[in-house]
Amino acid sequence: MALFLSTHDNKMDTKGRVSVPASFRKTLARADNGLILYPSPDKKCLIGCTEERMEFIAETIDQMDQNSPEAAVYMQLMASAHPVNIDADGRILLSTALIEYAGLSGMVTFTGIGRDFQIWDAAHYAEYSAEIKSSDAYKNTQIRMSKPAQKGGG
Amino acid sequence: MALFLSTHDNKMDTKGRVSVPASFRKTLARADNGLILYPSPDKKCLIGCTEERMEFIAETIDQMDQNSPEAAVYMQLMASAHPVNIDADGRILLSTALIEYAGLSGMVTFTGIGRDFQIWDAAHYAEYSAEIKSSDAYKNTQIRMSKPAQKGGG
DNA sequence: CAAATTCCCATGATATCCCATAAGAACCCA
DNA sequence: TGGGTTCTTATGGGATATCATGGGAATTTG
Repeated sequence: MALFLSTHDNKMDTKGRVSVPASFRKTLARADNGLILYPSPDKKCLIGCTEERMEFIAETIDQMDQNSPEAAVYMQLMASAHPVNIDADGRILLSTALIEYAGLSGMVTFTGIGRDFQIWDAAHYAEYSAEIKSSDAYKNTQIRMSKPAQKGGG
Repeated sequence: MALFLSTHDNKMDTKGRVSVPASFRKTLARADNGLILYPSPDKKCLIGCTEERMEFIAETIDQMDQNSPEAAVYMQLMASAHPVNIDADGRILLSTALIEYAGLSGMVTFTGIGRDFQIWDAAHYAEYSAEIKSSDAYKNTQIRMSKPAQKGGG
């Protein structure tokens, strides 16, 4: 499975360690094994992605005007990215900066959203997902094999 | 990791020494171990990069019209570059010229932006990054592995 | 010789590794 | 289908290694 799917609740211990769900570890192993965490720019959670993705951003920056405001935004993203080690027991250590940003305490929710996954405080996530699930947009969701409208260049 | 990522605050001592974050040292080791610092042309900070990258800029100059204003700019960059030594404890010694340019005092922020990193006075950087993080452009950042619109193609 | 810089060592804090345990999931065989 | 066995996971705690930083000795430089 090359995608991050499903939702898992794991406990963060007093040292700030949490187990990465085994299925996510398998997904990472299929890529380059490198895991990056960064604060979501618009939600109170962390985003986990592969190193590959950071390489892509670096290339994007290379092709931009280095002094432009757009470049500054991407640079900020790199600056707030934390490469994290997965230890022999499958755990990561969350820095206090990341813990504070996402308001993590005790139980933590890992939620796979395809190419990336998110890390939430469990209580926070419960609220957030309940809200979305109750929306009309969610209830009307239909999956089609043809691509939606248009996003960028593709 | 071949990229400079994440942000670290380290203390500059009375001798002008600062520890280079361990992860940045590892990135440098992956290249040729050579570290170059130069004043950012447009921001009140220093830029750190690998010697490799300077070589790349030199090649860029080679391919330009040597008498063009653009070439002069790149040449100025080379002229203001300082190769710095990393000692056995992982520290560098900042010259007074560099310290003054970036207004460094006490705590210093190293911030990885991919191929390069920046060195800021910690207080200054806090302001700068807060500004960017509060921008709409940052909050709306979306990373797609497929290239957005045009930007260069490839 | 004076000032600056490099080298060396000590120390506390933090991160990493290693092992133990318990619960759950998958497996096997009757 | 049931019951027992083995693997895998998640989690706790302790030992070890790494890192940032302070201070002093030795060395260079002008």
